[in-house]
Amino acid sequence: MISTKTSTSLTLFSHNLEPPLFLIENCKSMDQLQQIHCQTVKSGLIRKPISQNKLISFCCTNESGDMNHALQMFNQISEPKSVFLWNTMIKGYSRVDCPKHGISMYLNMLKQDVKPDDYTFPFLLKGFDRDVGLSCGKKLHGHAVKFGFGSNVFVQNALIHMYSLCGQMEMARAVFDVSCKRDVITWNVIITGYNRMKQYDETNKLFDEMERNGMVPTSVTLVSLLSACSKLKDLEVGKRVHKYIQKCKVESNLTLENALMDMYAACGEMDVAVRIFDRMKTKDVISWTTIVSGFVNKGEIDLARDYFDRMPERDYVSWTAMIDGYLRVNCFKEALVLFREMQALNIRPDEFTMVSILTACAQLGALQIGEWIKTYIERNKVKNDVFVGNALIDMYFKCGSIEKAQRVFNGMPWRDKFTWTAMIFGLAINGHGEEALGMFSEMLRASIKPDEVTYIGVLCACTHAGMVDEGRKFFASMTTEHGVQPNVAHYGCMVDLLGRAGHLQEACEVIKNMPMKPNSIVWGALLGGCRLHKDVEIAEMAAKQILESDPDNGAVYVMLCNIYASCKRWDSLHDLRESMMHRGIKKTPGCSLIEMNGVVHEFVAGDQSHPQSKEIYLKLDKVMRDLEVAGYSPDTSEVFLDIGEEDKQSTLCWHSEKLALAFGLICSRPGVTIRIVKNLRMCVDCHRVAKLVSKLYDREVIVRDRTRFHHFRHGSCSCKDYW
DNA sequence: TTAGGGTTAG
Repeated sequence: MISTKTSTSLTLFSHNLEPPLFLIENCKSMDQLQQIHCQTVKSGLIRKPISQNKLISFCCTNESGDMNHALQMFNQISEPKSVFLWNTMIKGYSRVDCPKHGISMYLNMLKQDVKPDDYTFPFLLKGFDRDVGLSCGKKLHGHAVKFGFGSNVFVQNALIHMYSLCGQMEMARAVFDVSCKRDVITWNVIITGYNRMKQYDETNKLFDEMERNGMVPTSVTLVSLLSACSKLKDLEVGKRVHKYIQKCKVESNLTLENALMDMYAACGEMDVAVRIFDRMKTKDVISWTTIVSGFVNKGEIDLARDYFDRMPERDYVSWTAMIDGYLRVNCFKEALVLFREMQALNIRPDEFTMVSILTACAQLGALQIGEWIKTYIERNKVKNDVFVGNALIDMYFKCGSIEKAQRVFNGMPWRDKFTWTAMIFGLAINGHGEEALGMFSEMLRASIKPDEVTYIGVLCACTHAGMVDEGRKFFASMTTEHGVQPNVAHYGCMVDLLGRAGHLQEACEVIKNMPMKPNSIVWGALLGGCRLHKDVEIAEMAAKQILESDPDNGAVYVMLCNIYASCKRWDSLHDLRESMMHRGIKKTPGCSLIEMNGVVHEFVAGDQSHPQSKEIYLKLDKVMRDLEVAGYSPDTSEVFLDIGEEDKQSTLCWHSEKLALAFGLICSRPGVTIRIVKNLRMCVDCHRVAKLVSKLYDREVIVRDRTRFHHFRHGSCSCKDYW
């Protein structure tokens, strides 16, 4: 019989807990917990295991819990501790992402002769990844079996999860295959494992198998499946999942709606995605970001920005998605502006953001900002993974900083084929062809399989170093030795290689025999060879081929004009100029970028818009006079305007790279390297001027033009005047 | 006396 008194206390203090312990049920913070702790000490309740459990559980599982406090209380318990208490501590360490502490707890527990139970292993294995160590995971797997929990479904699920987090899908699958008491979570765990490893086909296969086994999927299964459809852009299966949800076989929730929307967005079906978005009762930051990145993927930057601006809250993923959007449409300066805004709002960027910003820096040649990002990553302990490493290498090379790129490469603990390809390509365009090929050999020795992009780098290295024989050999061996079929870009490289080296007939043969239709890049490469070797006939043929499919291609007209001018074919030049005027074809304006104190300055030919314009022109005038004293005379061979010699010379003076160069000389201290990025090929006169500047003012000048780098030092250029 | 596993956006 329960007395009246007892039943009153039951209503007052639910669960029959004594007053201080009851308070824990509603405890909100560590401050409150400590007060309750004091009361239990005063009242002597602390000696009861239930009090110890309640207090420690709060510290281990509550959002505001504190593991240090938990450990303090745990250590104060002198009598033998229950497995429950040990499990709670292990769980707490998993919650705060310290699985290593959890392992030490477990080892101490064994030392004190406490046996693990079926709860111990799931808590222990949670959050295990490659960093914690696969070998440790395997040992714990052994323990679980030894203690008799090898066929417990919770333990098995935890093991599958652990192996998949360690990237060991074969091990995960082995556990899955022998599991006899699979439940839907088992299926979900293995499916998400394959998703994590980007093996989306397996995801689909497993889903079919799951249905055949009569297992009813949960919303989590469908989210994973939709995620796979999104990555595979498999609209068909995606729509099937949508129908399945609509038939109410599964109750929808926010995550599922987000995943569905993402699937449609990834498949380019933004109408459907937006319709779902508009009908959603509650939206979170992921819903909004999904729409933003959906428009980003379609290149609809204005719509993406519109949604981005309307977001009620944004996190680092949203900002990165928008920054990425600007990269997609080649608006690199806008990407940097957005990054600065993000910084001003104190939103912490992650490694994805860093890769995006480094890409923008690479494109703009913004070395100072790039360096700043590198320091930021180091200081703020941003995850420095292989993607960040690759982006840093690319940024350094595209800024002409070879040694620093090599230093990043040497310091990388893990390299993938993109790392090697970035090295090969970077060394090649910076004029270190032989080192690039050395890298390629090293890559093969490291058993990394080259792909088609790697071979573009290899052929490019041969081209820039004028290594024709090697190029021919690599081109032949890419199929025979590594099974990489040459595509049109590889043929373009070969034509470029042969053309530059003056083997124009052989280049024509290559084009004649290629298995696919040559595109404008292939013909353009031939045209470039003709410019270098002054071959008017082949040039006219190549130009004709490009203009047939692209009659308004200004670059082709300009190139042909250059060739006529350098061959002194004035009549042909005159006719071509007429035809250009008639068709309204204009030369792409030359544009040069130079970064100064973290700001990217842009100059076009004849630019007077810069705030320091007056000073720049005065400086340029002074430089040209200095150079003349040193023996410079303008090279007007590439100026094809129908004007007098003097006017031709002043036209040359306004070239954007000269303006950038003058600006660089004004704004940087003596001895500092000047780096310029130019959108077109550097002209012969600017090349001559840069060489002399490097000698006369003892300055290293690095110019990246449309296809390669020019490192000017002591009066000569790394391209050996061959570009 | 109490506890367990799986999911979405760049």
